[in-house]
Order: sequence, then C-alpha cells, then structure tokens
Amino acid sequence: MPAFQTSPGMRDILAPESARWRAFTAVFADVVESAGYQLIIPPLMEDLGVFSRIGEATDVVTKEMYDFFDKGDRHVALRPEQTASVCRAFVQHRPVTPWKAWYSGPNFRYEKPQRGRYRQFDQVGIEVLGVNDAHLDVEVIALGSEFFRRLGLRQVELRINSLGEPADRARYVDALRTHFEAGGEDLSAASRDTLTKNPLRVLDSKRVSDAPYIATAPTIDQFWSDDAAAHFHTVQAGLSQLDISFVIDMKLVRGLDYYRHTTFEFVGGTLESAQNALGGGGRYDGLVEDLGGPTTPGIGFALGVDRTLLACDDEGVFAAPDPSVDVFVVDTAGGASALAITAELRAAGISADRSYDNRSMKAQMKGANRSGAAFAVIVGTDEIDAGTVTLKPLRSGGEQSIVPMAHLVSDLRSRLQEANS
RNA sequence: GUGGCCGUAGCUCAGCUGGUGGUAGCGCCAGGUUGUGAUCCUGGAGGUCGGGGGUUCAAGUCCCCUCGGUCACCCCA
Repeated sequence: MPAFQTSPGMRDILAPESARWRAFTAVFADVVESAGYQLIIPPLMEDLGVFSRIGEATDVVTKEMYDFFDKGDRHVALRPEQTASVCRAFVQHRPVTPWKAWYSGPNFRYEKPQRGRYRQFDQVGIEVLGVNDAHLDVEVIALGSEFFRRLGLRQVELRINSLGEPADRARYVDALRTHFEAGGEDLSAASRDTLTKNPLRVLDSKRVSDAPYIATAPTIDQFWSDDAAAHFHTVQAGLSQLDISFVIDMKLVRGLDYYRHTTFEFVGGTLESAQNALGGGGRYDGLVEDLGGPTTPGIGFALGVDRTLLACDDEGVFAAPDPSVDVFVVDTAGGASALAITAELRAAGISADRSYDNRSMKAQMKGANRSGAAFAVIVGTDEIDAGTVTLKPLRSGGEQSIVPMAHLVSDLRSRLQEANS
C-alpha cells in the first residue's frame, strides 16, 4: 500500500477514461455552442455567502460545504455547484441579456462517497439569465436531451414539473405542512425534522413509513396560478413540438431551494441505483436578486459527468476514443534517427511515438504494436547508409517496403488516408 | 452522519473446520528468432495477504480497533 493515496471521494482519472472525459466535454461544448452559449470559467472558491443562498435548509449548504478561513480571514468555500457562481458573475459583470453561459468543471461536497457520488465531482451545465420566455425553458431542456442523444444514450427519461410562482409555492408548502403534520408520529423522525425546514423535500423521502402520506399528499397543480399553469403548458407544448418525450412528475421537487416554475430531471434508464439522477435543473427566478443584483429570471441545468458516463457504460455507448498514434518509429542504431523522424512526422501532422533506452528491436516492435500505430517506421544502420527507412504495416496486411527518407512524409500521408477510408 | 458486505501480485481472483502465499488468468520483462510486433513455446521479476493490536504452539483465515472501497438510508449530480 503506497504511503499516500487520494483522499476519500477524490480520484485520479487516468487514460483511457480521461480521454473519454475530454471527449464528453467536447460533445457538450459542441451541442451548447451551436445554440449560442459561451464558456464561463468561474473560480473553484468563492465567498461562503455566494453558496449559502442555495438553500438554508439543504445539506449541501449546512453540512457538506468545504469551507474555511483564508489567510486574510475571509470565510470562503469550495463551490458545491456552479449555478450560484454564474449568478454571482452576472451580478459582478452585468453582461447584456440574454446571457447564455456554459461550464464544465469540478465541484466539492463533503459526503460519504459511493458509486456515482464523489466528494470532488464534475458537472457540465448551462445557465441563461434575463429571459422569462417559456420557449427558453424548452430550449434548455432540449439541449440536455440533444446532448444525451449525441452521446448515444437512448434510455434517459425526462421528468418535468412546475413549482409555480413563489406565492404558489408558498401556499403549496403550507398545505403540505398541514398534510404531513396530520400524520403525527407515524411520519419518520427524519421526515418530521425535514418538515420543519422544508416540507417540499419530504416528498423525496424513500422511507417506507412515509410512503402512504406522500401518496395522499396534495399535488402542486392545485396551487398553480393562471400564469404559472400557462407557462408550464407552453413548456409541454414546446417539448411535444420538438418530439421530446417527457413524464410529468408532480413530486419532482429538486434539492435546492431556489427553483421556481419549471423544474426537470434526467434519469438514467438502466441505472438501478440511488444515484440514477444524471442531472437536472430548472428556473430560479430570484437567485440573482438574492446575490445583490437586479430582478433577473434565470434557468439552467447541470449534469453529473460520472453518472452520465455510468449510464453510457450501461447502455454500451460512448466508448473512450482510440488513443493510437499513426506511426511508431523503431530505431536500432541508437535513437538519434528516431529523434529526428518523430519530430519531422509530428511537425507534418502525423502523430508518432517511439521507444527509448535503446531497447532490442523485438522490444521496440512490441512497443509499436502496443501503441496501436498503423505503421512502424524502422531505421537501422542499413537504412541510414542508404538514406531510406523500412515502412511496415502493423494492422492491415501487406508487405513492408523500403522508402527513401525524403518521401516518408508524403508516403505516410497517402497510406494513412488509404487506411482510414 | 447511521447500518450491511468487502479488502490476497499492476489488474481480475483461488486459498476448505486456523497448519509453509497460488504451476491461476491477464499484464510486464527476457529468451526461442544476435533486424520484426500481434499468434505460439520457455523462463523470470513482482506480495509488509489494507494498517495496528489481541487470542493461539501456529492467523490471509478467529476477535477488537482503524483506514479504504461498495451497497442501502440520508443527500443529490
């Protein structure tokens, strides 16, 4: 056992998984940039107050924050999510609206780790500030769906709900409180505790003793204002217009306190685990205001990279990209030729690797095979004297041939093109 | 934070009611082929059995603690 290993809930992402992560982000960027979203890179650390607006009653804020005092005695925290940072950035820089931002990067929550749940975990996401239009809700949800489609996922379920306007939500919360309080001691102790802080989240309880009360709880639709109902109706109509299937889940509450109106969640179809929520989001009209900015509507979503990749594993899609180089240079004459040839090939846009330490030809050929290269370029004293190299196909059949050093790049270019067609 | 299960080579694992760590598979290195990989054959390296303590003549095996993983609750991505 090594003296040091990663802290709990933290891990190294090594190849080939790391390449898959990079490809994952690239696909996401491609999808959202095609809709006018631009990258924002907020800091990993912010004033604690930025995050406490997420929800005074949430574990994310009350128990799981990595917070500390810096050397200037500022109370700061590693971000547990990025929506609050994006809103803080909006207030700080006041970009013109609609402001469409996307992000990708790690967040930190001090939780007990589990599959699909880490203390440092990556999310990708988008946020739009300054637009109330229900069509934007549709666009945001549609981009999430499109991303899953581009990854190859076919079994992701979209669940949507509306929490109504703040006043609707408040009246609903009162009704829920009354309903659950009637349950008295039959309700689990944990839920009774949750009830005092945020009755909405009792709906999320998985404790069996709570199930009967949750089943008979009033539903949010009875409390929607006309405007809220119309907004939600427009969202549903828009999704249908785009052929995006969804289910309405009146108990979909979402964890963070800032959500209003449309909320949604993407759930993996194959993940039989408690961590099957791949991501989610919603409207959060009010968050910018809480952070000291003007009244500004907002909407966005965040997707967990780990969980989405687990779903990809389950569906057998989005494999790690092939890390192979094009060419592997084998040099039995000391390595100086390999140095020159790899440099020349790389400069010409042909990826090339080699071995080191002047190993035996057999060992170098093994390295060539392992590298996945389509061709081995072999140089020894014979080739050096003749100004040639030996070119050996490794993956297709075919005989090796001797080519003049001067023709190597052009020769390889055409043969690689041939091999890829 | 609470509870269940698990921890043996780089990886995947065998190891019975305690009795000398496995010719195990994959991977790695070398040789067979002194200039040819992937296939085949042969050989080799690589372990404080997660860590600490205890019981015992004897502990990978039993007990306690601890660290880590995993699953469920919780929370959430």
